[in-house]
Amino acid sequence: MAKLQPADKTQILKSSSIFSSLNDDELSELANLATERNFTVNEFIFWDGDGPEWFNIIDQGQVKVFKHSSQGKEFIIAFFGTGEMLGEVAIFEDKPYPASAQAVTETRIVGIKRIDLLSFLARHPQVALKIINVLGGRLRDAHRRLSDLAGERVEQRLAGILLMLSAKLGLTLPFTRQEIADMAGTTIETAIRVMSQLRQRKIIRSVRGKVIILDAEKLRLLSEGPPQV
Amino acid sequence: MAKLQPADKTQILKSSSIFSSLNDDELSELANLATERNFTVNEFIFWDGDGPEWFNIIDQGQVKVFKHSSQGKEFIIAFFGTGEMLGEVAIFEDKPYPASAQAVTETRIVGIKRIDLLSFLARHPQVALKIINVLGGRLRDAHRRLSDLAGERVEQRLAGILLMLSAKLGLTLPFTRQEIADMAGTTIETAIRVMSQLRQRKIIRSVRGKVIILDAEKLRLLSEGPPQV
DNA sequence: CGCCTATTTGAAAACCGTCAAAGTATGTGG
DNA sequence: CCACATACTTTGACGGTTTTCAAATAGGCG
Repeated sequence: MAKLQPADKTQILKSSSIFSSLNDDELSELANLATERNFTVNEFIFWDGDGPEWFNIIDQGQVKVFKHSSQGKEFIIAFFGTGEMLGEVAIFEDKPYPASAQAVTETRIVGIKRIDLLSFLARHPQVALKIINVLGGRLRDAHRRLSDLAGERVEQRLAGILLMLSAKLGLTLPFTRQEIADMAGTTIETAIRVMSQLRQRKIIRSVRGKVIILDAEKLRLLSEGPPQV
Repeated sequence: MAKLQPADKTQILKSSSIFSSLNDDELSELANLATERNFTVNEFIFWDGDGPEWFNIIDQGQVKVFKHSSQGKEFIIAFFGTGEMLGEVAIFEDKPYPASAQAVTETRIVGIKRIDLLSFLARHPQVALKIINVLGGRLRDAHRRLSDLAGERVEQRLAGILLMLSAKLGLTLPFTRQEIADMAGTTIETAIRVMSQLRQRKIIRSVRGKVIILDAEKLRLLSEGPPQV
């Protein structure tokens, strides 16, 4: 992957909705603070417990953010892609990263040092408001997933996860069964059993490493109401 | 509960850490935008699905924020008390409240209209940064709880909940078994069974409507490691 | 083709939820 | 002050969902 010229960092930042309110001068000021970093497949971007250092915007690639329970079970908090911010919780609290982040594909990231970002935000409240907006959305998601995990069965949780992913990525979801299980908070075997039924009911289609949604409406019914009888 | 004078609203706002960076002039500007509202026990402050209207700071009292799963099971997202903000997710995203909020005790709240707050934040980036900070903390909590719900057993989840509450409120926790169960994502019966064992092991003490932590260290061991054998 | 990883199925057991019933504190009205 | 209503707590038994352990099948890549 070729190195980017400084001018390109401006473009990368501009393409993120967080910085869309900035003019060209402000963008290049920020770009001067930014560092490009590249990661290969499966490389870690940060580890749970690391000290906070970089605020990141993903330029290209996909990143998996996850946590391990005390039992060692992996829980996937989110996948992030182009234009999304990464590692923000640690930065704004000045505490260690609460989760790990790993590149799923070749990934190019633009990083800004904690101090530089904070000082920039203090001078650009529109950007701060945009970040508040994104954080609010992530908090909303997290609360919905909490309620789901606590109150729904695996079938309904899986349906909800597939819908959420579909809203972001379309009808073809590039995830293994293991990854989907780790997002739904279940095991791969249970996830497979449930999804096999969905396949038999023509609700999804199954390809190695992928899930293709055939009938989003039925998925929605499943995720919202109990099958009842 | 007596009505407050306008001057008092300044004091209320000042006591919240979110507005601690403001000087007296700025505080009274904000106080002029603020409306005092009072709620009696069990009164709803907002409902899941309501349109976003108020950004709230709690002056006195305690508020329960919760969501119902499709099965009707209640999940308690958080309890908030004096000085904490409430309803912020809906405000910053301009979407319906994603949960309901109910006064647990007599509660006095200072509310600021969405538009007024946003315009104030655009002129006071320090406050915006503070809010980012609080949102970051809440997101961190939510992610930890997600990972716990997905990967830990009820005993460990309960231990974790009790520790989290204890960090905020001290060793005496004013919650019923039902409320604790609703925070841990389990049923009251299971919560009671687990807590009965904790009581027999002298880790907690039991009073009607309260839980008293006797041995936080053992709780920590429980929450972090599996009992193993 | 052979290896590695992903997917699938089966059987048994653990954990937890559900249903039922009884016991115990708190407050209220007579 | 007692009797009653109400809400919270507790215990038992049962069953269902989900995890765990084990093993087999299948797809992709060198």
